[in-house]
Amino acid sequence: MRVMKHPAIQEVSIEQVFYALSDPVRLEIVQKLCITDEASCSALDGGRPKSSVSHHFRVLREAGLVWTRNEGVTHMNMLRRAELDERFPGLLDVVAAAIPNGKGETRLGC
Amino acid sequence: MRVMKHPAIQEVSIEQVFYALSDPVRLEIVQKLCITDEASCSALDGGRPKSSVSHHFRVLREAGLVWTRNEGVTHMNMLRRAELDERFPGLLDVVAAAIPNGKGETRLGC
DNA sequence: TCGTTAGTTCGATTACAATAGAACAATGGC
DNA sequence: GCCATTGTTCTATTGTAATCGAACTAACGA
Repeated sequence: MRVMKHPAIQEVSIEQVFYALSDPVRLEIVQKLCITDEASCSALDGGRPKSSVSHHFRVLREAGLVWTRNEGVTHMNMLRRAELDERFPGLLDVVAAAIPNGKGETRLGC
Repeated sequence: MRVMKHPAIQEVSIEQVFYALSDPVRLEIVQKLCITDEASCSALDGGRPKSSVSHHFRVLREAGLVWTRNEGVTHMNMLRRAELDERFPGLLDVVAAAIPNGKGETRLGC
């Protein structure tokens, strides 16, 4: 639990990112992080089992989308926004614009 | 072979689109279509078996990414660019910007 | 009408991914 | 030190998707 693997943003492929975002659970997590900026795993689990949620966070981390840091016993997650905006400009805007039923149309929301 | 199913663009979900783009073969096809505007299936098969390529085109069609029309015995494929730009603004720009080793950085390339 | 071409559909195989329970690990509080 | 909390890792199951050969279909030309 000590060290968390986070790939360098240049090592991340766009296929990987698309794949990570193609799962409804993970897309929901990312979209929530677009709004909340930072959140614990349990705050984003949507009532799902811990092991499933942990799996999805791993995929998101390995795709370079999410950064996780230890804060005591909880893990705080945030989007790697600046890096992603530089590596894949506009991508997070697309994700944010697709947030259902919220103010998704505001490009600056993410 | 007569009628081709193409979903209305509003019925397409962003998850579906991300999923379609997460496969290397399909991403390559879409990126080629970003440049060539229109092409037959065989021109984009990359030497793969016909059945595999046909499968991938079906996924792309059902995700709303590609429009296929019959032209004699061949099928011509093109991106549904205008519709996609309206439904998911910026998405095709991200895809085009990720074109390897070409002039991918030009936002207007797609 | 017969063959050719281009692509689809079918069927089987194989590989990978989602799910979730159980055991484990790390931190913090008592 | 002991226990609760939070999340990870392990393992198994299940479902879904990629691949490809083979049969099929539609359009075209000789």
